[in-house]
Amino acid sequence: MARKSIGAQRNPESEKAILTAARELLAEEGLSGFSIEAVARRAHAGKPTIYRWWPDRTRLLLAVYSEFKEGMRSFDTGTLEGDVRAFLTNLFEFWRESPAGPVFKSILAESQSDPEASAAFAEYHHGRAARTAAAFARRGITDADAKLLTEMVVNYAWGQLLANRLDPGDAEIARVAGMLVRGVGR
Amino acid sequence: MARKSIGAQRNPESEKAILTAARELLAEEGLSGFSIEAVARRAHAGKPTIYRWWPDRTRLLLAVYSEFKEGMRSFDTGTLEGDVRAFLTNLFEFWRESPAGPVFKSILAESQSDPEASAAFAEYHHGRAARTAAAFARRGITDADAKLLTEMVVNYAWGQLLANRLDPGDAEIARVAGMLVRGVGR
Amino acid sequence: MARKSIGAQRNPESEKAILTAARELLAEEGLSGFSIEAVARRAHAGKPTIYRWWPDRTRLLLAVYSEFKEGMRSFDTGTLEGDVRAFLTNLFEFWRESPAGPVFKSILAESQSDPEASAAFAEYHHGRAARTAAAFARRGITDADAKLLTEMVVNYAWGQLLANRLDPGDAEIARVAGMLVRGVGR
Amino acid sequence: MARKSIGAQRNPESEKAILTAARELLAEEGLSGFSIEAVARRAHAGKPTIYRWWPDRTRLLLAVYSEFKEGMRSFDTGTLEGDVRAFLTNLFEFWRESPAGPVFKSILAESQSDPEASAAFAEYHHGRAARTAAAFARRGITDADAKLLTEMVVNYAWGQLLANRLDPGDAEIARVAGMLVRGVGR
DNA sequence: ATTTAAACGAGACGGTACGTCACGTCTTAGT
DNA sequence: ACTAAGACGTGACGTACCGTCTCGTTTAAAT
Repeated sequence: MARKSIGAQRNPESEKAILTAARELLAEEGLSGFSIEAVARRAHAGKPTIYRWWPDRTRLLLAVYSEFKEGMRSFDTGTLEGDVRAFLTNLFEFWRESPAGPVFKSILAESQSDPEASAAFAEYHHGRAARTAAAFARRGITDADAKLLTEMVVNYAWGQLLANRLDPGDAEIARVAGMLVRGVGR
Repeated sequence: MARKSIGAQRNPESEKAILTAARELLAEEGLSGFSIEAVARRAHAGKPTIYRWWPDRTRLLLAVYSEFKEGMRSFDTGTLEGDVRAFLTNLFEFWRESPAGPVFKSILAESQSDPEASAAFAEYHHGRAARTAAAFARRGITDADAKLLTEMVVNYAWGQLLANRLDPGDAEIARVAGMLVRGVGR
Repeated sequence: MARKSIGAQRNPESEKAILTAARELLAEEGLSGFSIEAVARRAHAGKPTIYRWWPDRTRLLLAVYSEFKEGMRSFDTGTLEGDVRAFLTNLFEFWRESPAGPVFKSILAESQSDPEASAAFAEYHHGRAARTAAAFARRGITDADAKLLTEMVVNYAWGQLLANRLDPGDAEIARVAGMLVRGVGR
Repeated sequence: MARKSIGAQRNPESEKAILTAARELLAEEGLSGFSIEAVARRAHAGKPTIYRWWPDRTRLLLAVYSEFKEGMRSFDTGTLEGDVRAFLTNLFEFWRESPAGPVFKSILAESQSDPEASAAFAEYHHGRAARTAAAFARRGITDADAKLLTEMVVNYAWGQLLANRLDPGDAEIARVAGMLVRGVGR
């Protein structure tokens, strides 16, 4: 039995079914199995319903990723170095143990051919980075230093993600955190 | 005028024309403008000629990518921080001013859906990183520090590439280099 | 300007444009100029639209052919010989002066490689022959004789079509009709 | 072991291998399985060897077809009706029990797109018809009647071939022969 | 006896068409 | 207004053959 309209308003069941189908497709078949047609088929949704809410394939990808947003634990270890370590540990664990890793990589790949995806991704990235930088700034470094530190930490994490090295070990993380925090001054 | 067969053997002119067309397309229009059809049109080649030698779009991409292997200048400024700055400056310039940047990004994107592309990319990346680390090690840091430094520098550069920020300015580069070198000790 | 979808239903304009383009191509360039690509180009239609409704080139050919089903005038001259003459005269004129001749020949050619085309053609042929036989039977011959007469008349006509002799002249037609009618008895 | 050149002259083994491969392909797979590539593969011949001796696919088809020229038995039953029956019986048997039927149909199909095939076919057809008419004329009918009779007989046979009804039965053949002979006078 | 000439197999070449897939847009019919 | 459904034009995918071309080999005929 098909889902029907519930009147002049967005049907949350449809949204949920679409996002679920999208997430499962990415997890099961990777980026190449992820197409609007396939999502529509699996979610028993009409293509226009998808396009109405997500302007293109990339935005749907971003939406799937955002669902994981809240999957990450926050951190407050008391020291800057501890925070950096916690951030990295959490992030790698998150990428390893949820479908978030593949999804994130897919977004990155998509961004290379789609300027809008690139912009959307940049915007999302910017927001997250700002929050991370704010967290680091609590430890008494300048905003500029916090931003730079964030950039280095995040770029390091991306590099590991893209190279499929999501389990660097605590020692490696500690070395990286130590190096960056030392570099940022004091 | 038209390229013809030179017998029962691969015609190097065709190969060259196809690789050139592929490289130019990537540089001019990015990954989304890169299709076998478009390459065939620009190279004045038949599609079967391309498929005869490169089994699919990804492999042609990898072939283009291999052509850039030795495109970067070396550096020797006398100090570690100077070397890091030179490395970054050279790399950003190389990415900005040759078709290498777009091609690299395309490979990276493609790697996310194609395991073979991923492996080829990882191998290439590993080799380049080793050479860079060796250059940094000349400045009197341990090999482990040189490797870590390289990783951070390279990941920073990749992050900028992926974010389309290939012209960070000397000041930014100096800040990054300073921070990383300070972090590495001394 | 361009034809668009009219919803989840077949667009009759597209169907018409495709059939028209197909018919014209056959008339202008013959069977060798008739390809799905060429039809799509001329009809300003997408290939998938054609394949959605006609599973292959042969079936599109058959569809064009069916359009001529009712193109022939009937006849009632009062005598059997007159009817045979009228049938042949009409048929040759129809084949000469409409695109039906080339289309019919194309179907026939296609039937030699495609069993489905062959079956469809046989069915069509059978129906037409039955109606022609019924017309002849009005002149007081047995049904068996009417069928045989029809078969001979039609095969003669096909032979002339295949041999590109569509204008045999009234005298030749009279000779053929006379011979066949005499043969059928009385 | 491959066939080699035997010097600056046509290698009859190659010619034979090519014609055999072509005939077998037509018999086994019909016109749609008949391609220069397939013939070359089966005959272990190079494509240029084929194109050297037969300018195109159609001419190779015609060459295969000519091989059957003399495959038919002659007839002399003593009566005109007997001769017509014998002609038809022989012809249907020939078409049924040799690869000639499929080959003839293929030629016919090809003739619809290739004017040269059409001309060659017409010429062959004309010659055979003349000989058949001469045989009929021995029974004391005028040349004009013999030609007309031949035309009707042959067109009937072609009709049966094209409709895949190559085994009409003796009774049907007798009816046809009787009708035509009666029509021709006497 | 050596050279020349042409046929041979092989297979690459630039093309055209095939039939399939997904894109993003559009309209319908129903809730 | 929003839904599922599905048609539309576009254009790339990877494959099959087309007819042409050149390669390197082989061998008979002409020197």
